[in-house]
Amino acid sequence: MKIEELIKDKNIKLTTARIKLLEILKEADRPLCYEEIKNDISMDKATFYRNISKFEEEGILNAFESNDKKRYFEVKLNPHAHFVCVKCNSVECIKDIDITLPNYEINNVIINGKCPSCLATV
Amino acid sequence: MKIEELIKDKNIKLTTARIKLLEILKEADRPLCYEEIKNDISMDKATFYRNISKFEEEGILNAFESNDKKRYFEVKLNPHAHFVCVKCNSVECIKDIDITLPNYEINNVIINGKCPSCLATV
DNA sequence: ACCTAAATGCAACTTAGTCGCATTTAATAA
DNA sequence: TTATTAAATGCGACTAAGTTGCATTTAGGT
Repeated sequence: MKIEELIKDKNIKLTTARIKLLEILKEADRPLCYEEIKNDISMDKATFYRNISKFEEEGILNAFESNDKKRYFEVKLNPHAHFVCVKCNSVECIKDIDITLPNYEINNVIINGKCPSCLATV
Repeated sequence: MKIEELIKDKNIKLTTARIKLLEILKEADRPLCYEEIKNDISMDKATFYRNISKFEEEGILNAFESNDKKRYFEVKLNPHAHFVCVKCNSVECIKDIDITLPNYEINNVIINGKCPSCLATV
């Protein structure tokens, strides 16, 4: 899947900043927050957030808050749930959960709780 | 269920500020954020957040972020999932969803997507 | 009534995220 | 290839959430 295809048919211009941002998010194996991305991009903070909003509007990515009060972003390629540990704040992708809600459109499922390793070390 | 029982056996002092805060959260039929609570309390912002953190540590309440970048708080009485609409940012309690994850402890489930009324008005 | 650790208020601070505006750039038409 | 223009960007100023240090107050036990 190439970056161009993510953008295709969307009402969006393919700028170098956007390509870079989508590349970083696509390569990552987990959701990333601004803090984790900012050193790898040269675009301004305002541009970053404006692009994130644009991508959300266009349905290219999902965003959600972790327990560390930071917003995490992930390209919508293979939809899956996320587990956020309230103790160590780790974010984990959970593939094998299936939720349906009649009359609702589900974008993303976030499960808060304690991860196995935090449960083990009490 | 009285406020005193929520606090009982926790390592917490029963101050007037805490009673007021727990009363407000207990009476609400949905999670509330600081903005929605601040006018009804006289305690300082710092005290508010310190108490919220304390309650979270003691397992008295759940906190999660909505799509409006604000943190929402709810007393843990009858655990249930929450639906957050990415379009109108409404937060809704969802009772009839049951999720289990072996080896994980689940505190709260947040489902992001579009609610029926936003889906209807396209 | 006294004591002490915990809780509070205040003020200063950090950082995520937003907004207005001037400048630049991608995409389209000539 | 160049000209055009709306969209995108950078910059700076701003808002608001949430945090921290410290002096003062208060809950709860003796």
